[in-house]
Amino acid sequence: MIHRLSHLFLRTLRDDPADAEVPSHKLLVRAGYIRRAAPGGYTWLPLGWEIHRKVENIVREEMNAIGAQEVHFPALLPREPYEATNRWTEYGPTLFRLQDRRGVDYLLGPTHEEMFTLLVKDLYSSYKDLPVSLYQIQTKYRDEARPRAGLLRGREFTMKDSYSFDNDEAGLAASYQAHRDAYIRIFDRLKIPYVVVSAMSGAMGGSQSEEFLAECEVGEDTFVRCTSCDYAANTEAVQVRVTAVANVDVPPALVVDTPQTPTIDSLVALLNTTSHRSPTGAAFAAGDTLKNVIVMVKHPDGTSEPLAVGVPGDREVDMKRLEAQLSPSEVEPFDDAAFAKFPALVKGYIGPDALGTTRASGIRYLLDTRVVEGSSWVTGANAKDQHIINFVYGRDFACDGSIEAAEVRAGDACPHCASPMSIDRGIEIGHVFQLGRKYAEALDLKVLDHNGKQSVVTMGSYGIGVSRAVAVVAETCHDELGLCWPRAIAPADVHVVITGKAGDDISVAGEKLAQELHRAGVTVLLDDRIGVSPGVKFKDAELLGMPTIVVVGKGLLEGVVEVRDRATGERSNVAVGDAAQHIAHICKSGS
RNA sequence: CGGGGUGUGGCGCAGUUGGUAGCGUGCCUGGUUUGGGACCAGGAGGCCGGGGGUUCGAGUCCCCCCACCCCGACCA
Repeated sequence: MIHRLSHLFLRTLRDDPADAEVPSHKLLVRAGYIRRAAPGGYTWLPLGWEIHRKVENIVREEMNAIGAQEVHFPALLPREPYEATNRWTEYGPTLFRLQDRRGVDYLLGPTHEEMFTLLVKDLYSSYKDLPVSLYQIQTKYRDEARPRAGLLRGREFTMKDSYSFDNDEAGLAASYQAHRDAYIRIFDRLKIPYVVVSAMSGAMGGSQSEEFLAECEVGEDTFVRCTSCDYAANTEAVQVRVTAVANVDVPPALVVDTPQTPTIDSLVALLNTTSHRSPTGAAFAAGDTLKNVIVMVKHPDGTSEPLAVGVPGDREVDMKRLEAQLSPSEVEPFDDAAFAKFPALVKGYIGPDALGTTRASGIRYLLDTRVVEGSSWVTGANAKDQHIINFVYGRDFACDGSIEAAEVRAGDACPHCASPMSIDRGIEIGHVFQLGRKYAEALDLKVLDHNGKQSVVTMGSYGIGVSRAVAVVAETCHDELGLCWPRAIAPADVHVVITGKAGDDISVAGEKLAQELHRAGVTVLLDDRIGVSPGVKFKDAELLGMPTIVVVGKGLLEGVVEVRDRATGERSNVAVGDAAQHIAHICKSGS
């Protein structure tokens, strides 16, 4: 294949588009790969679509290699299946809903668990038919509140979603592992630097779940990673390592006057001016205080209820972590109007004695897992300007349960080996999880087992953001000059720049070389534009980012062409006669 | 949904106390150029985001919408 720049539907831009912030967005638009068409929707131009197709095909090859079979559903789906799993409600405003001319409800598929489940139910009915894995590469729709960063978070995007169907847990584990291994091969081939992290299963339900995160500053996910073992997890899913309490005799709880101390800092400062000390005899620190935060939990059915969460005073409540565990319910701030309805709550001095379903406020009270049985705290006394010290969890107060709510920080102990962990940002490019029987039960997907009895099928669900992967490659593989596509997905192997005029020796040699490369099975992007200065052609070649750039120009006088590696910048001169073979060799060897 | 910002030829921007719109780039024509976004000359291209108001007169002032970007909230 030879793409000719003289005819290619392409316009590169000299300046970054003003509405783009992240490098991938700026460069993909500047280099003429995509154009914005709608909020969160992009048009793929010829070279961009070529990349998209190549990513799709890598995904396809690896999915086929594990025996998964490709199907294709409509994006326009009926309401009923999503009603059966309650996702019509649970998905909330993110679901694109529409009606036909008769007023019947439809949706644009955000993901297709229900449809795949029903398809298997439609055709299969025996344990002998399983296992089976099916997938599709499909346009997905999500009414994002705020699409951002170009292709990274759109309202319409391409996703490969696959689903495994097994008779039992062992089968599911094997299907899960096969997908996980396939994903590793896919992202390796795409040359994306990634980390596999433990994840929450979120609104999808299910148990075992891991995310593939591309390490990237502009990522929206935060994950922790152990500095010595291989533990890595999304911060939402971190299981905090709980340390036992030192066995200290704690004096009886004592109410102390603490005027003008609505904040943790002011409280600690004031206490340390008194004769009171913590049970260990040390001065009080923020981490000795127990902060009780009230939030409003909004359920998918529209009802809401207050919830109190107790966390160590030196840490904030991480709303994302909290919400991940209350999913699909949502968490909202507890405003003054809500406070007014609970006279038992003294703002700034809320303490455990007022919290709990059987206490004065009647508000459910959960303690962060860092608050362990037997630990002693400074906390609110439910009266203005008063706190309680030496208040021991288990001895002096109780709660309705525990929850992971406090923020996770760099340096926190790894739950596996207790070494310090680091925190980084990443972009979710893949997600594998064991759904279990949630969807099969909701939609009644059963097969006859070898005893002739009905058995509910167990499922796995696996996704890769294809369009997002294109953006992630651009994000992780560019420099100040432009993009650098890995050979596996570059729109062409070689960008041949002809610096001469139409019909001169240089132009003729360039055309000849392009043809030879084409015959050798190398894909070529040929800059055969007439009257365009060499500088412009070089800039465009660097911006567009083919892995190899070949310059046919003044070197021809010495009988050579220049071969450049886009990523490393290495240049070498090659005799014209050997050029095609030499370049073909570079392309085939994958360098 | 809250906070901040921006809307002016394809793209990037300027536009003063209100006087009927300009620069760069890109595009077209002709010519000179050809190894790092060349030069000269001549062109085409604008409902100044939309609506209402004030005014003799609005890109500019006032009000209301809308869109986009960023932060937060949200997020297979």
